[in-house]
Amino acid sequence: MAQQARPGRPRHAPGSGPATATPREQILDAAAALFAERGFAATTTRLIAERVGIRQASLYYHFAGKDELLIELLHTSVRPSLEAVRRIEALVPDRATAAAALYLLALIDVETLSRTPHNVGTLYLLPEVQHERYDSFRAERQELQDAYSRLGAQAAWPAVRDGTGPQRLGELLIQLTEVVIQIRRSREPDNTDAQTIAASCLRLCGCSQPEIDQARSEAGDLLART
Amino acid sequence: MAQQARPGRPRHAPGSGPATATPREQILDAAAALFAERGFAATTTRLIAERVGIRQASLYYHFAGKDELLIELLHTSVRPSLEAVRRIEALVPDRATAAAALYLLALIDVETLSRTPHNVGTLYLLPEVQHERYDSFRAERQELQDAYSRLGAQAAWPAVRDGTGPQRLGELLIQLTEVVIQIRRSREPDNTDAQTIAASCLRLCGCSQPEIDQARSEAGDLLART
DNA sequence: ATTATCTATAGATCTATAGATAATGC
DNA sequence: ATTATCTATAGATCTATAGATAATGC
Repeated sequence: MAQQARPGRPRHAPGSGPATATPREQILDAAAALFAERGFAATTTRLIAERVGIRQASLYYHFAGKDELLIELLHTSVRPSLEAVRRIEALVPDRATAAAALYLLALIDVETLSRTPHNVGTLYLLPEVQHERYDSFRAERQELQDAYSRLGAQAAWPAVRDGTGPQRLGELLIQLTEVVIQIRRSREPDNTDAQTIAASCLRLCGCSQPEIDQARSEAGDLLART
Repeated sequence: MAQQARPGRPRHAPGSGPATATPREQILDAAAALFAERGFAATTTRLIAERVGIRQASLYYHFAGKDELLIELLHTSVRPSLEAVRRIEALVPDRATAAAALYLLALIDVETLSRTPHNVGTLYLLPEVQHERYDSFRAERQELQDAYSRLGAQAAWPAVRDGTGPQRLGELLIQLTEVVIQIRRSREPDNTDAQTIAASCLRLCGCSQPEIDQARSEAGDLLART
């Protein structure tokens, strides 16, 4: 109910709850919501501060500027999927289980994107992110796309793999999983969405329904082993 | 070489060419490039004017404000695909040719997006477009997505259609074609991209390779009939 | 003493309007 | 007279810095 007894001058508008999160986290959360809703340039530091309940200038005690907020948010939005892909690829060297691995990657990726606060996955769509200032984020995302390429190329029927090409296949697969970002703009993804999207990834690779069913069940085993 | 003899005070920085486009078109083109590159809020009216070669205030002779520029650009970015879908659906009432119709729609949509100046398709990804001010554009895009739903549901194997559901299928298909927007951010789409993406749409519906090959050839016939 | 906030503000924008001006066209 | 531009500017921001202040913690 009352505020934590923490050092520092009190805020002019103290929050009602016990303020569990650190100020940094509160600021990042407010910025995420606003960036996703109105974009980067249209979100003023004043707006972020208001939502947190502090004065505009107080942001600069925690962050050097708006850019730093976006950079940090972008990284938190890919990092979980990137860690998942590393775990999965470590487990799956053989072609036999590539379909299951791709299914699992898509599943985890979609579920991660479904659960991010404020649909933070939208942030990589911001035009500002094309700027070289955000190169390191784009490199991480490229790493994820490359994993889709590799797993896709292994899981795909040869005719599909050769017709589509590994790079394009990776582009298509990551694009497919990111449909959940668009879905969240109009409705809450339910628990069938992730399954459907993961299955669609395999279908795109040319897998038949029985192969997809098998991959889904193998993906469960794989998940247990990570 | 010299400017057209047109009424009005001369520009302070007259273009070099014969200025074939109208001032409105020149402004829209500059705005499209800047909105796609830096986003809406980060693009100032001064920047647009500079690119055109006029003073910032002169924009307001042609447009009431920035909003109006974006609205007009958004409409020109869906309208061609929407017109294509109306022509295609008028031709294709029967289930037999649904796969070919879907292939053709995807093909036309991808090629349209490939050729828009300055990758204007990116504009619908701008966060600002979620605002109700742009409702009428979003309604047009929804119309296009509904067409993907209908054709997808007709073209898909029953197991896929029932497992995925027509709405989600539409979301997935339109998302898949829009991969070309992302591709254009890193490379120039070549003429195999459209074919590959259209084929991927059918694969997503569960079509086999022979069915896809047939749909491609039928799509050529359909196109001739529009 | 340290920490986290606050107030105040400089300097740099940005949008949109008002009114002047330099062409063409009748 | 009409058209398409220009110059000038009001009014409203917005970011980031400087320096003060009100807590806790030793």
